Amino acid sequence: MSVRTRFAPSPTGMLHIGSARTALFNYLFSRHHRGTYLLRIEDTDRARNTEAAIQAILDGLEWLDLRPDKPIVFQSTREARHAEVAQALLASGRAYLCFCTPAELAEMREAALAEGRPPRYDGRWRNRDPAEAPPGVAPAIRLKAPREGETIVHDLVQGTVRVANAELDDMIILRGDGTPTYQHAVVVDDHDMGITHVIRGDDHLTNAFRQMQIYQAMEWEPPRFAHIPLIHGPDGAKLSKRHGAQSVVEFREQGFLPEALCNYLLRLGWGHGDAEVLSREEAIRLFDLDGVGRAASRMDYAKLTHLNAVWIRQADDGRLSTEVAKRLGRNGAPAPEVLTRIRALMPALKERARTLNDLAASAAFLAHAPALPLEAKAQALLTPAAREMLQELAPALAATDFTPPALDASLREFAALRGEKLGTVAQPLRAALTGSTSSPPIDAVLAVLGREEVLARLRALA
RNA sequence: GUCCCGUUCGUCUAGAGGCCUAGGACACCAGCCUUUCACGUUGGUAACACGGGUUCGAAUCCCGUACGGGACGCCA
Repeated sequence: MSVRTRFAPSPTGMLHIGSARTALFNYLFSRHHRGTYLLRIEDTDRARNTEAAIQAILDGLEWLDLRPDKPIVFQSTREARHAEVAQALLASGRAYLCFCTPAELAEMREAALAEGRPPRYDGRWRNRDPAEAPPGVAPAIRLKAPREGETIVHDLVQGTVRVANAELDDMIILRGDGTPTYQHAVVVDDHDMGITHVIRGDDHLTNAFRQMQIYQAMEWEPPRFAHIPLIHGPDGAKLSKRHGAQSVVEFREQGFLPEALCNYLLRLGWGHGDAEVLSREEAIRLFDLDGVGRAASRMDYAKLTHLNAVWIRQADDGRLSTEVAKRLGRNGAPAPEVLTRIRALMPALKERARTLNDLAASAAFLAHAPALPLEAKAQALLTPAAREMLQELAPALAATDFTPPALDASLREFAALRGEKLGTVAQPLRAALTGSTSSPPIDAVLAVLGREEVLARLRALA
């Protein structure tokens, strides 16, 4: 049977970084085995689901290039089927009606906790005649779970995990209002969709036991499970706002490339020898569940940033220029000649950037009119003497061919004539032209700016 | 509280009983390169949680302890 995986987020917020990794693993696993990767939106909790959240998930997956192979399945559209299966279980005696009220259940839970017992349903309606039902209570359907023995999950990541059935209670599969609970809907959908491998966060590990019981009650063959460890913040605690970005759109806004994020997420909790920088193709070729670790891993923004720099250096110059223009163009699109300059200097610019935002900042000087803002360090470099020197340099530059080699030669000659080191000339010049003390090589900057612009900027300084 | 899972440099990991004097990557430190900043490059600091077994031999297998995480809803 060919592999079929699914990513099944509930649309209650943004696409979280942990969810993104789950999607990635599902995608990679299915691709590696030449299978199919599906998306199911678990939107059965109407009160919490929003259209915006669904869109956010879709946008995030789109950006990460993790689009499903087939149309999206919305769980909410399958409620009739969920109810049908629950009724079948009821009819076959594998489930029963429970007339407990929410208040009654809450009481049961509190009492158990107070006595130090685990909070579980006591099975009071398991063998009770529905004829004894109190009036006005819409019954829920509970699975008649086995009381003895144990339930075993052969997890592809966690290994064989077993739990005594006495630890599990009779879970509700269909609510009093006829809607399915999560555990039930997941099982029915995964079965109907022909899912062969359920890859998800290990916060679902204990759910696997409950779900296994439903598979057994329906006599369905369960899928293989793979519970991957969670991602924690740098301090080992659950990832939260104070740790920084957690939704994929935030990473996008901070100037990360999707391939860098995917690369980082892949290496978080998975390893293959010394492989660090992996393209999508390589990831598909190498990825398998046996390389997934069992321990939670911590988010390391520094390493993500490093990987982003690596991917920026490898990225297409045209694409990067477009991203930079987008960022520089917040107050109107950059002029055509500015775009040309950005594109021309991109090979040198991308060598120095760690994020697209860095890249845009480092290209900003290309867009400014002659009088550009000076950083403090640049300001300090432009002493009266330096300014004077630049005015003397101007005629020399004016007479130079504006190609990097010629400019380089010209600068060296100018410096030599004055008995100065090249840096003594280049640094003030850089400050004057870029407003900064760091930039691509000065000859490249000069060539890209062009004679006219260079002279204009030097004049503006006089 | 109960059940389940985990623990190799600060972080991500390699490691399937001898290849381990524990490897790589990020970060950090020092040097080189250099017109700046980066890139690159050379070197360095840094880990098998602890305690018992098993074995000729254990980071690797077993048990316990500690610490961390997860799950215990008519949420998903």
